[in-house]
Amino acid sequence: MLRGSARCRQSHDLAAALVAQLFTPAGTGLMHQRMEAKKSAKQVSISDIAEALGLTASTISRALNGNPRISEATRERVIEQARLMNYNYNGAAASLRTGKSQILGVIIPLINRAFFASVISGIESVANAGGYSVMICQTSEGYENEKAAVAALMKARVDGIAISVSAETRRFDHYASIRQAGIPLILFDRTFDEVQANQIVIDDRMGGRLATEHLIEQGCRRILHLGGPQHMSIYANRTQGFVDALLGQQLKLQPELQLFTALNEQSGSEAVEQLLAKGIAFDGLFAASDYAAIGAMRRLQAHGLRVPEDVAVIGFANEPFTRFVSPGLSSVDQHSEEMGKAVAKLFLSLLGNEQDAKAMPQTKLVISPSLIVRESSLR
Amino acid sequence: MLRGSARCRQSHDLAAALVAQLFTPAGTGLMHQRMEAKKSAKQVSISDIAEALGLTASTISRALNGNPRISEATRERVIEQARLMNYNYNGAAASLRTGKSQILGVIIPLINRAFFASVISGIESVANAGGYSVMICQTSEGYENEKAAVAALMKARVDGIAISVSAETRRFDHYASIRQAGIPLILFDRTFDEVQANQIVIDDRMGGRLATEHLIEQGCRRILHLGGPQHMSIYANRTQGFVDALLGQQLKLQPELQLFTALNEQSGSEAVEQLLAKGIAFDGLFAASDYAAIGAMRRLQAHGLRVPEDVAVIGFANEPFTRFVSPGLSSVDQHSEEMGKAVAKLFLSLLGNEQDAKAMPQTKLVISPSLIVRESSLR
DNA sequence: TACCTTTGTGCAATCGTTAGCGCAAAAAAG
DNA sequence: CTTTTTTGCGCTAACGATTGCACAAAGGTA
Repeated sequence: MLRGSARCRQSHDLAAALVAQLFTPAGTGLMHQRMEAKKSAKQVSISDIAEALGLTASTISRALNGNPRISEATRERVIEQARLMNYNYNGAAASLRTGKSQILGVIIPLINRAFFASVISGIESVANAGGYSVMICQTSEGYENEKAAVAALMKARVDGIAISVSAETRRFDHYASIRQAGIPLILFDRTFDEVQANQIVIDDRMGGRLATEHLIEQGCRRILHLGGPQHMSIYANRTQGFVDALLGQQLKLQPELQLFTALNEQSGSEAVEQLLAKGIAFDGLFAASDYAAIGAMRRLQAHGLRVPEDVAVIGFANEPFTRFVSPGLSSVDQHSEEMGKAVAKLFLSLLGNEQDAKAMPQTKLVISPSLIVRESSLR
Repeated sequence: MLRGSARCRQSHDLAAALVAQLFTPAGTGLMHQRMEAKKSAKQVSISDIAEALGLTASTISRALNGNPRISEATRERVIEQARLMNYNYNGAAASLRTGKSQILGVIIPLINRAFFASVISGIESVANAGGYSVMICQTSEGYENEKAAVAALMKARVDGIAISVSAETRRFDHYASIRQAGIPLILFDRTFDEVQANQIVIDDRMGGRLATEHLIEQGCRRILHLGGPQHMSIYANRTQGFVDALLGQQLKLQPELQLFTALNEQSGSEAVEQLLAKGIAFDGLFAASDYAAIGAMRRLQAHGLRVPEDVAVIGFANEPFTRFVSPGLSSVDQHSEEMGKAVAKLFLSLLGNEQDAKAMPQTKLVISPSLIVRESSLR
């Protein structure tokens, strides 16, 4: 924590990666004027504006909030004075008074994953347009972190909370305080039906089916499925879609061709290695994650197998890298940005008609995924 | 939006549409209980706890905050009662009273870019550990959005603001309110020396030099440089590093081998096309962005040129996809997660000793990048 | 016994904004 | 020229937590 040294020479943390320099102020303009306040820079309040204008705080408040009972002349004077005095609205005070913070809380496993980053991007854009700010917490897939995140958001008095459940989370009593406070709760992507909350998900089952049917159309008859932890509905559903497709095409389900792993690059690679070692053949591969798919594909190629000629491969999530690899990796797009927008829109509508919100039944919004065919599965 | 095929129904309708993962954890009971409050679920306050215990609010406050003047016996009673009543700390009230919100504000161009997502991840992890929450605003590279973002964070009364400047931003008076409020301001990655603020950047010039020197070592003598908008210091510095390396190795600077573009995939591709059409030859390529590099590399390959044999290619940023493409794309890693952690640590130290903060000189922390050599440049 | 410390808690003001109610002055209606 | 309505603004009491100051009770010292 940059302890002690004003020169920031703390080599024990970032080691040689950090070089400390002294910043030499240069340039011109507003940013360089000396601050006049000698003590703590106190922010101006509406009372300060009121005093300057010979009015009262309530008038200032109403003027700034567009209350029609304030004359246009007064409103303009107020707005001008506020600008002059560099007034900043104090959200904390308003939040205390009104009980609304104009903040949405979002809890995600990892911000550092393309899918979640896109969802947040979508949430943020719509929320901002609606006058809301967004507070982010990441759980790193940990249950305790998720509990802490809920607490942090409750403390900030957010007006709504969206959660994509951490992989580690199996019980949900930490959501109780959210409901108890009467705050809208939306689960997205990683949801659980046992939690009484609005849900926004993609149709993972459909995605699994589309991907598998596509492989079958390409002539695959022995398709390997790399699935994820089955306690998570997204992975269970993708697997179910795989099963649907096989059965729908009168193909037999081969137990040895279904593997459930952590779905990262390494596990995809290892799964392929394992099967090849056992002499189990397959001519298609559907992985419930692009990372597992790329790991598998690279290992297949390392064994001299051609993709897609010998094995057609398709992943899931349409990660950015899928279009850059060669052969281009087919995948299933989750419309992540759209999902984020849908989350924020649902919030706005829930917050818009609060009276109905209680009466309104829990909503489940299902977004259809899209099949993205690239070279890895096209033959 | 939601691509037409999205459907919205209530959960019971969808029971058939989705696989019901029947999961019966211990905690489900709580979530399903009916809310007792008929009107608005009012949150319990410390006064409520005080009343229940026959104490006063000040005692509750002190007990919960670990004030040593409260007896252990009382403190335990208070904590237990708070748990019983499902008390939630009201950050807004405390913020109003103390002037501190325990929130850090972060403004970035695009959350949806691996680099920024990683930085945020780093900020978030360190900030959380220090008891701070993080509020995110993205500007989408827009100046007006950046102004709005600053206003939103000021309104939320964040305790500090970190900004990576939008590409569109050329003037900085919207930062004045931050300084005026006495809030720590940190610029990271995309900084401008005209702004009087702490800075955390990587040594882009060194990165450019390392990349170029590596190409020279590999035998390249005519190196094409795809640079970015030169008004942004990060791109100007990478270009400067390129120049440094050439001059350092007694190579001549060829004006026709320096192109400045938007640095996306398409512009990389077009740049290569343009040069090949003009018959300008080159045996190495340093792009200031991985996206431009991959676009260029694919176009080279489309023309039958081999990478790295005919043209050695290196990018910048070490985007996740660089290790998945083939040939693996060499790049320059920016230690994005570390940068985020450094930002948060600097905040914590600035907020820790507030009295010094004013006296403390602005600091500039420079993180050294690392050269990541993969197949695209190794021959 | 009288006085001085601790120790543990209460009192009351305060932060900035909001909103119900009140009340003049101006405008409209009679 | 009254009476009613409208318009425009002020007064005041919250919202929930914090904190300097006061103070009683318990214990210690002279």
